[in-house]
This record gives sequence, C-alpha cells and structure tokens, in this order.
Amino acid sequence: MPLEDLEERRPARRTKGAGRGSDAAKPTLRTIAELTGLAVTTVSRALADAPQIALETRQRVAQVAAEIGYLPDRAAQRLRTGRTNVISLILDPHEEILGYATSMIKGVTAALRGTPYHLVISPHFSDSPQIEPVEHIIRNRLADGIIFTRTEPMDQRVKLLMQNDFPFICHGRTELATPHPFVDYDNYDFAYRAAKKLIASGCAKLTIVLPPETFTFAHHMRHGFMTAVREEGVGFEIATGITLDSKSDDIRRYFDKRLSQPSPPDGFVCGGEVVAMAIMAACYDHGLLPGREVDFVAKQTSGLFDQIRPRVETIYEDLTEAGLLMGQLLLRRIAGPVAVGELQHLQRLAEELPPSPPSSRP
Amino acid sequence: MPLEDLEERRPARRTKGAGRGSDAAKPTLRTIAELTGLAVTTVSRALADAPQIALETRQRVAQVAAEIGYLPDRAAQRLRTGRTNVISLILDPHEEILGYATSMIKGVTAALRGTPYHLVISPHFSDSPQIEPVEHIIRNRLADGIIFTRTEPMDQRVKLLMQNDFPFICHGRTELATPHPFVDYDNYDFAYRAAKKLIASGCAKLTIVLPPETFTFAHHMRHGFMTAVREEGVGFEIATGITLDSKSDDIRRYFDKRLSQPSPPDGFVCGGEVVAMAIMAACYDHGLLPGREVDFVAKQTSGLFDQIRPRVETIYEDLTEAGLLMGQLLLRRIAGPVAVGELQHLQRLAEELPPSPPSSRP
DNA sequence: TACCGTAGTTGTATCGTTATAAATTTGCAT
DNA sequence: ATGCAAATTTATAACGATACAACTACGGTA
Repeated sequence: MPLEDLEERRPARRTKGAGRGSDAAKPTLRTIAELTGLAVTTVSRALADAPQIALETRQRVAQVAAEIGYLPDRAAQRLRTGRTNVISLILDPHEEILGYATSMIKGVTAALRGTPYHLVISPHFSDSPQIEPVEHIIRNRLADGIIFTRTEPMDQRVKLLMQNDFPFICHGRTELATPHPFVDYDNYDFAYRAAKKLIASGCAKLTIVLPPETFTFAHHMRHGFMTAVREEGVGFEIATGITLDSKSDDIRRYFDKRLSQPSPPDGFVCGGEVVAMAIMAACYDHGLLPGREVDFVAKQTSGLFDQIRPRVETIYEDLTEAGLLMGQLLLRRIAGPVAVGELQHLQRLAEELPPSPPSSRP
Repeated sequence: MPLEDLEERRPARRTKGAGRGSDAAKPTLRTIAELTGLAVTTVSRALADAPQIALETRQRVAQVAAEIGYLPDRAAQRLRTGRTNVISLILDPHEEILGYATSMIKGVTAALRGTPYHLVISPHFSDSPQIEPVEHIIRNRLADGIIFTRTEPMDQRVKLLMQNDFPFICHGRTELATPHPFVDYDNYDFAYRAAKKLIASGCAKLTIVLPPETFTFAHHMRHGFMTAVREEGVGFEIATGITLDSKSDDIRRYFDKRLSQPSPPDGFVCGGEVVAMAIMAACYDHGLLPGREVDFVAKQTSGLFDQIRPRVETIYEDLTEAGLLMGQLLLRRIAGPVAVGELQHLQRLAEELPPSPPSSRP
C-alpha cells in the first residue's frame, strides 16, 4: 500500500491564473496526476488507452478525468504532435449558390460529430488565386485535412495536395491521370435524364445553362445533354454568355431576350434552383406556362423547390449527403493510408426516380 | 563588432523532421534568430512591434522573416498566450433556413479578412441543450469570441457569457435588464410596414406566420403586426401550430386547409422566403393570384426572390451586412473593453423603401 | 544466489512562442 | 575617468501535452 498518501494533495503553486470567470483553475493532466498520485506521463497514456497501462489505473484515471471534467488542451496537443484536429472547408464566400454551402456544412458537421475534429471555414476570395488557401494550409500545417469544391479538370489544388501527400477530398472530379479522392454527383446522368424527360414530354427544342467551363462538371453536364439530344435527334441550343453562376437577373434577361427571338426553346434543363426560377420568370413574363407551352426539369438541392408553382419536375442532388460522405472519407484517410479507390464516391440517381419530393423520403 | 560571427549558421540538429513534402523545414523564430544573430526573444519582440526594439533591428528582422516566409506557429502562440485566434460561430445545422447561414458566414468571413482570426463553425445540435457549446467554448478556451443567433428573451447564453466577461455578440436581442452586445434587424418595423402595405393594397384580413415563440424577434414581429392592424382596425389572424421554422410542406398544408374554410385571409405577411413560397403555393392551388385575390409582403434575404412570379412585394434584410457587423464589433470587443453601447446595432429600413430589388443597389 | 524478461510506471526533453526579470550596452553629465 | 539612467538585448522559465528512454517490481529460470 502506498505510504506517501499524505495530504500533499493541494496544488503546489496556485498564485498564477486565479481564474477570472470561474473559480476553479482549468484542469490539466497535472491536476489528474496530483489527484491520483500518478505521474503526468502515466495519466496521458492512460487517457490515450495505451496498451501498457494497467486496466485498474486506466479506469481510475478515466473516472477522475470525468469527475473534474478534464479536456485536453488542444493547443498543447497540437504543438506537441503536429496534429491540428482541424478540417478545413475551403469556400468562396461569393458563391451565391443558394444553400450549396449550408447543405454541405451540415453534412460535414454531422460527419465530424463525436470526433475531436473542428470544422474551420477557410475563405477563398475570388480576387486571389485559387491555390492560395491550399498552399497556406499545407505550408503552415493549419489543418489535418482539406475539403474543397468546384473541381477543375487539371485542378492545381489536387496536384499540390497529392504531391504533398496531404489528406483531402474534393467535390467533383478532375481529368488527371492519377486517381484521387473525391465525391461527385453524376451530372452526366442528370443532364441526360433531364433532356430525355423533356423530349418525352414533347419538347421540340431543348436548352441548357451550363456551369462555368472551368469546372469539370460543366463538361459532364454538356456531355449528358448532348448525348440525349443526339440520340433523339431533337433541336437544341446551349445558352452562351451566362452560366449557372451568373446573377439570376442576368439569366432572366438573357431568356427574356431569347424568347422574343425566332424559334425559341421550349424545354429547359436547369442545373439549379436559381437558374430554374430565373428562366421560369422569363417564361412567365412571356405568357409561357410550364406544363403547357414550355417544360422544365430542374436540379433540386433544397426542400424549397417543392413549393414552386406551377410544379416542375425535379431531380434531387443531396448535398448534405455529399458533405457527410466527404467528412467520413476524409477522416478515414487521415486515420491512415487507404486505397484511393475507397475514397471515391459517385452519387447516382435511383434507376427510376419516384415523382414524390425528396422531403417525403424515409 | 561581433567577433563570434562565424560560420556557425548551419542548424544545430537537423536529423528530426526531415520534411516529408517540402524540402525546407518550417521556419521558426529560431531560424530567424540564427540568420540575424539575434536572440529568439529579440526576434519575437521585434515582430510584435514591441517598443523597446531598435528600429534598425526591427526592420532587419522583418525583412528576414519576409524572405524566408516565416509565419508564427498558431499552436505555440495559443499555448503560450491563451489566445486562440478563433471566432466561433454557433449554428444549428438543422436550421433549414435557406441561405441564412451562408449569408452570415459570408459577412463574418469578410470581417475577419486580413486579421489573424479564423472562423470555426461550432455546431449546436438541436438534441442537446442550447447552452452546451457556449459552456464548452468558455470552459476550454476554444475561442476568443462567440457569435450566435436566434436570441431568446431570457437567453441563458447571454447570461453565461456576461458572467464570464467573455467576448460575444448575438444576432437578436434579449429582454434582460443588463445591456449586451447585439446586432439585430428591426422586425417590429418589418411587420408593421408589411401589414400597412397590405392594408393599403385593400386587404380585408391579414395573417402572419411567426417565428417560434422562444425567440425574441417573434415578439417584435407580433407586436409590429398587431400595432398595424389595430391602428387600421382591419381583420387579422395569427397562424397557429406552424412557425417560420416549420417545414415548407407543413406550412403549405396549413394554408391549404385554411383557405378552404370560411373567411380566409387575403393578405400575408411572410417573414422569409420559405414561408412565402409555401403560402403562394397554397394560394395557387386554390386559384388565388397575388395582386388580385390575395397580396403578399415577404422578407427577402437573398437575391433569389427577385425572380418570383407573379411578383410580390419584398422588404430586404441584409444578413451579410449583419454578419459583417457582428464580426467587426466582436473584434473591437476582443481588442479591449468597449462601452456596450458601441456594440449594439439595429438594422433599420430606409424611411421609404424603393420598389427596386436589393440587387440593384449601388 | 545471480540473472533475466516483462508489465507497469516514471523522468526528461521537447514542440514554438512569449512574459518576466536580468544583463548588457550606450549616452552623457559629472 | 566615473557614475548612472536610458536604451537595447538576452537568459530563463513557463504554457500543457506527448515521444522516448529509462527505471522499478516481480516472478521465473539457470
């Protein structure tokens, strides 16, 4: 039995941080060490569930830690281990794309729940090079993993991250030879099916607004659209001068003009809510009604669109699910080397889409 | 002149972190100290623009630091100083409120640009008590300042933060006796003006969907609405069983039912885009057209609503501006004690609102 | 009896920075 | 020359955690 179990318990030097708000000083490993009579090192290893610590000791430490509400100091851990416990989500705060960021943040947040990881939003301002925040994070070890979106075919960020063997995952694919982790939505399939649906509804001339050409998924969408219209031999055109990123008012004006010209389109593939509403507004102003003179198929990423009238057909992209997946895959990658194939996920549509809105899913 | 200015420059021990990705080891204060022949302490103080360092020294250090791309290690700074350089934005990831978070993040991000502060999203899951993330952050010094939203009249978070003298700012006001920092939108005025507009349009019976009663701004909205309808002696009712947080489909169904009953409302004050679209859908399904049988005034927080057809009148709330303000005020508070009055801001409408959409502002 | 292996624990150094106090140099009047 | 304050610079000790090597018991073995 330990003999020196005296009343030496009270903290040695306590003059310092006299606790401004709360009265009790913040508990550290030292606190637990003093309470249990163990060495700081032992406490550290016990909490880390290291194998060489006796079960009894481990339990006692765990109990004391829980009692005094011990939580490790992140700064100290980070300084010592080099791990940051941070996941960086790089976002362009100028993306006005409705709910895009929100849904994704929601998903990533859910994936991080219960882990020691924090979500840090790292802004990428459009007036500075895209690669900059990535360089910054790698160079200064500001995060353990990076998530970014709007991937490009020859994406520099992917290259840099791969070179540095830095854990990351991106939303969208590249056309690089080397495989890399990603989560993507099958925009080829989206555009293909959307076009087919419009043709089946009897549209004579389809049109589509594409994302900016710099993004890989613009190619996918174009390809899916083109394949469908060629297979069916139906008329088509691709909107020029505007993209899915354009201001909604610019999109509306574009179609306002186009609908006044000869042989206007009567079937619209809309890659997002914003573009759909803008085109619908233009049609409305020309007296063209969805379901009668014109038809729409729109990609839906939020619940809002269920309330649009007249109803238009939608195809759902679950961005929250994408965020969740990205979080999970990234954590797996951070935990240790994983085959790249395990870190790739393509969100596909169900073979036959039910007409019910996504909010009524089980 | 220093005599020991020999070729001792080369790093003493370099066997350790042999730099996996990049070849050069991460520069630290030590690196600069060795390059300049100064002590680490001096370098630290020189970079901190401390007053007791000779101008020449300060400039030399600054130059070397810039040359080798030195950036201070956040973990070490944090451990030593207790400052985290983190601003926590507490968000409930289940808030489906469209663009709410996005706009605000955008604003806060802009405010933090160029400062050493990071934006960390701290989720508050609705299945755990609201106060929890705040307690957690205070207890473990996880941030230097906190931003949260959806303030309540007797908000526990405000109380706790005030008790601990912890820098914070919230979106919305309390009804607490002690003044505290906040940024709020004048929802009284919004509801008042919205109701007045509807009455001026000839509506005979107004209705409003309020936020959940727990939030202070629900009272403000109710009060503004009630004042207007009482002043004018017009018929009114307040939707029960649904709130601005309800699912859009629930809101639509509520009004679908209500419009089938006797003496339905014909003027709608809509506190957000979601509720507006849901009610418009219900009206549409009953053959009631905005501008003819029914009228709307909706609060607009994103550009999307400009494209709604038929057009409805909107009143703009600038959430990005709110986020920007909150960031700026919080930084000022963190920098040092400020009179609370300096940290309070109420966003008001212009006296007479132009009918043009907000996107066309200068 | 001396020696060894192993489970369990501990001491020491260290991550990069800054607060504090001490040391050094400088300038200038005595 | 000498002293003394002001102007600079430096040494030392933390902040709290963990990697690493070393130490202590203890039972078993030669």
